[in-house]
Amino acid sequence: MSVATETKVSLEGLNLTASRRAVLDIVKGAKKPMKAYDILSDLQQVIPHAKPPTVYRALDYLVTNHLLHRVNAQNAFVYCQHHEKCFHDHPERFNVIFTCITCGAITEQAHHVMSNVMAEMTKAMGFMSDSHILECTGVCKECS
Amino acid sequence: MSVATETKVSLEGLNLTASRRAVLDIVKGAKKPMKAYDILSDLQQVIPHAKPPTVYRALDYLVTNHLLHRVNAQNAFVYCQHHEKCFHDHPERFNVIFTCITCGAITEQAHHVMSNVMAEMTKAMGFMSDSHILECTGVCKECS
DNA sequence: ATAGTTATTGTATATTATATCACTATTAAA
DNA sequence: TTTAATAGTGATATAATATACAATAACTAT
Ligand SMILES: [Zn+2]
Ligand SMILES: [Zn+2]
Ligand SMILES: [Zn+2]
Ligand SMILES: [Zn+2]
Repeated sequence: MSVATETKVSLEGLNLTASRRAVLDIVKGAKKPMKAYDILSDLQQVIPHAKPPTVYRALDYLVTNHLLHRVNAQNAFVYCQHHEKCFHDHPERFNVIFTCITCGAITEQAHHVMSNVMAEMTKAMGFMSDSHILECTGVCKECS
Repeated sequence: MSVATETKVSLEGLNLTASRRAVLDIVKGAKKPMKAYDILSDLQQVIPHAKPPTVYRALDYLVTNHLLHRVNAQNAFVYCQHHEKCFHDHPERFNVIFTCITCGAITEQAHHVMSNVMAEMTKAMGFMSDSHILECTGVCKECS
């Protein structure tokens, strides 16, 4: 069940302008989290007049629409590794993004129990969550 | 064994210099997450020649020694609401920081089940966690 | 067509964080 | 005592990240 091959569902109902599409392709094509100004450099190969706001506006749109995740711990952006599952099958699911502080590798894990635990906590607090991404830094298997 | 468990957290053994102590007091005394340059403004009331590196150095030290948490989603810092409990009673415990996007209120919750779930996940992945703080944004009870 | 609205773009600037180097204090050998 | 290593500080400059605000374009409803 490769996510990468199933692009049709992800793109339904989205207004992917040229800038947004280009930024999405850049981040999706990268194998590491991409920083805004790295994206800008790549984007300027395609859209020479692109400026920082061009990138940030596209990123805002793509994150809001769940095609990308922002990795706060790194000020970076990654393509959602399971966009359909996260938001179609289990809207309340929590994802956890693991970042290796040694090699920078990113792994996105969706976890049912975690989702339930977070649902319990937020319910008990009366807190309406709008962010389903939790971040964990450490050292990955390969680097330890 | 995670990195955090190897870290002794107590006020003993800390080298709280004037700058570090002042920054700690500023963040501890604030009722909201404090940003670096807000801290700088306050710090300059006490140490007029303080500059950005003064603040960032103190923050690095205080975060490393678990007296403060960095809230990545806001580029801000909060006093650890229970640093002894976090690292003495339950070294593997995961804390969750909830941030209200409306009023900015911060709540730090430690949760045993969450801790176990994360321990399972990281064990399965062979991932050595060094950050036990997960962030969740949304709207708090009062604001909803 | 035209006024009102929303969406997008352009320019400039604001905010956040680090690099560097010189200096001081403290401690640990030599 | 001298020397060397470690840790912290002060000051300047600049890098890296992000947004404010004004202008224009596109779209909608009379
Ligand atoms: Zn995802
Ligand atoms: Zn790694
Ligand atoms: Zn804490
Ligand atoms: Zn609130």
